[in-house]
Amino acid sequence: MKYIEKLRNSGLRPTKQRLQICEVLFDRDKTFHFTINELEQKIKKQINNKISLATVYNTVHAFEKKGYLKQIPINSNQTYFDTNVTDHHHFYDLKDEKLIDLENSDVGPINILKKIDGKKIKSVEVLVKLED
Amino acid sequence: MKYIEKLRNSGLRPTKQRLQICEVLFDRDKTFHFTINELEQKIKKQINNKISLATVYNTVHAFEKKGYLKQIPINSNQTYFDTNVTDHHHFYDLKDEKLIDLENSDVGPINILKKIDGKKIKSVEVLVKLED
DNA sequence: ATTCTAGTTTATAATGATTCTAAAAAAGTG
DNA sequence: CACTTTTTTAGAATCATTATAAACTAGAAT
Ligand SMILES: [Mn+2]
Ligand SMILES: [Mn+2]
Ligand SMILES: [Zn+2]
Ligand SMILES: [Zn+2]
Repeated sequence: MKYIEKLRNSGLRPTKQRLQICEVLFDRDKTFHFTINELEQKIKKQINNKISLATVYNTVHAFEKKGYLKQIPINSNQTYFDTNVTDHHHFYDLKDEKLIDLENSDVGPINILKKIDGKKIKSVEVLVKLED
Repeated sequence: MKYIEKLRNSGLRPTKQRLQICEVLFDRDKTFHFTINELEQKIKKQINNKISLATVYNTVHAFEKKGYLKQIPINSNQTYFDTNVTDHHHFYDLKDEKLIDLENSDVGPINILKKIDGKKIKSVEVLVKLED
């Protein structure tokens, strides 16, 4: 299995549950955005094995901490995650409540002119809200 | 009272509670960012009158709908609001969990090159995360 | 293989921000 | 005042997320 090494290298034991979640998250052509509930549904459909909700939460947070997922800053009643961990931005369709990737080339360079003493920039993210 | 007209013009009855919340929110030199709980505390300190939490929620949402407040897209367990309703951006200090305004002039023009059929851009917001 | 230990999974409970409910109070109108 | 509509309120309900603590498992040691 190709994810065993990845997990071991991160100090995470390659358990059956984690490997199955890896498959659901990373064995695909395109990256995607998801909430925990959407992921739970996807797991149910794709895997012949029940994974408890607590484990889904634990795993997503562990993967986020290791940099395999990122959280998208958005106001929603549920937290959105992204399997695309490159620097990029988002459209947020207010009606459909769906996220769409905006690559850096779709936005152009963003230069932050203001500086805050003793702090450094960790990330710069653009959220473009869409309406009809 | 200077907020009576403002409320009437929005189709909101100028109740004692709403006027008091207006004072707390808008009778100041600088705009600010807040969560509902922070606002509740501020109200307690500033006003000699209890306002129920439900009313604080109702009022904040009513003001948001009327464009007197805006919600800041950020991942936190509590929703952040802003009394600065002009187009602007934010630093988010991850350690202090505090927001700092970034004026448009601090960021420069942002040109979104990608278009989505049938959708138009409602807002473009930049979130710059800060670490030590 | 057997034992040991730290790490993991799990069902379930707890938490807490937000929303809902429905009755009482207040605002606006004539 | 009498009447209607809106608003406030305490408390309950909701629901995403986190905590708990017991059972299980992976990896390592014996
Ligand atoms: Mn989280
Ligand atoms: Mn809201
Ligand atoms: Zn994305
Ligand atoms: Zn602001």
